[in-house]
Amino acid sequence: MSRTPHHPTREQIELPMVLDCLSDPTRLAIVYQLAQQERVSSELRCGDFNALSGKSNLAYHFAKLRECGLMQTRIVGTSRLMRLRREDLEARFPGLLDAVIKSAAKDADRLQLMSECDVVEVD
Amino acid sequence: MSRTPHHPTREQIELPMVLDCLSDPTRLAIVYQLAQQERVSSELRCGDFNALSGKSNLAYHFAKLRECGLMQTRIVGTSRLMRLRREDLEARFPGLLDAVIKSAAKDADRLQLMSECDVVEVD
DNA sequence: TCGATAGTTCAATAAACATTGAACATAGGA
DNA sequence: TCCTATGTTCAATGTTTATTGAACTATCGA
Repeated sequence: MSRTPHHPTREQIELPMVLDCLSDPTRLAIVYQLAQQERVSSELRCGDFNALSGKSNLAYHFAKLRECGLMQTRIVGTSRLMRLRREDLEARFPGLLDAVIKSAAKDADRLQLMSECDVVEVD
Repeated sequence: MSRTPHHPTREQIELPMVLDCLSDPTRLAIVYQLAQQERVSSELRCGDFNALSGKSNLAYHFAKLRECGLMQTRIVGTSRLMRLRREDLEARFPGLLDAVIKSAAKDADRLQLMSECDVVEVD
């Protein structure tokens, strides 16, 4: 297990990879939830997404989201804290992330996004 | 060959399908070129994209773009005229298409988009 | 030091995808 | 009516993808 997962630099973020990442319902739900959380803490743990799929499948999607530059992972103890790379994405593709998140919000009932109460805040 | 290709209604357009369609470099180039063309005529023929790939492969991508609701095809003689479903997309996912096209324009050198002069206008 | 917790990695599987060429369908012009 | 131009459809191929469970690694607390 590498100490720090690999992340692309801002300039290495590619549009087709980002769109492909966002096109998967599970990953879109992850990104959406991270965006919702931004108002509160901007970071979530892997376990906060357990309602979406099994652990190993989530790890697969987390890796994809990291590799395409959508999110960043920080290791803290036995947990990994993840956040959206908002600034980098906004610099590379202005308005794109917001447009996707707003579109997802509009279709929240169609997409199997987690409900707000599925995310339990740790005190 | 069916007389009129199938197109989804506005409400049937789904976000993951649209993002998946746009994540393919060939399809992104098609959409980009259609967007560029909008200033002039808003419609292009299949043959105008021959520089991107072979005919049968293009037909495959055209079908995907139609099925996800990104573009509309109109049969005229032996040609098919295609245009972006801008209004429908704007109604379903406000700002999304523009954000993608602007992002593609920013990365025009990385993405193998066709140069303007590859598209030959018919008098 | 032992056990529990949090995630990742690996191998296997089935499904979806992009690409190719050949065959086909349709319409227009000589 | 035949030939050509324009695209689509079909079958075959190899690649990528998502998903699963089992094995593994690392950290924390008792």
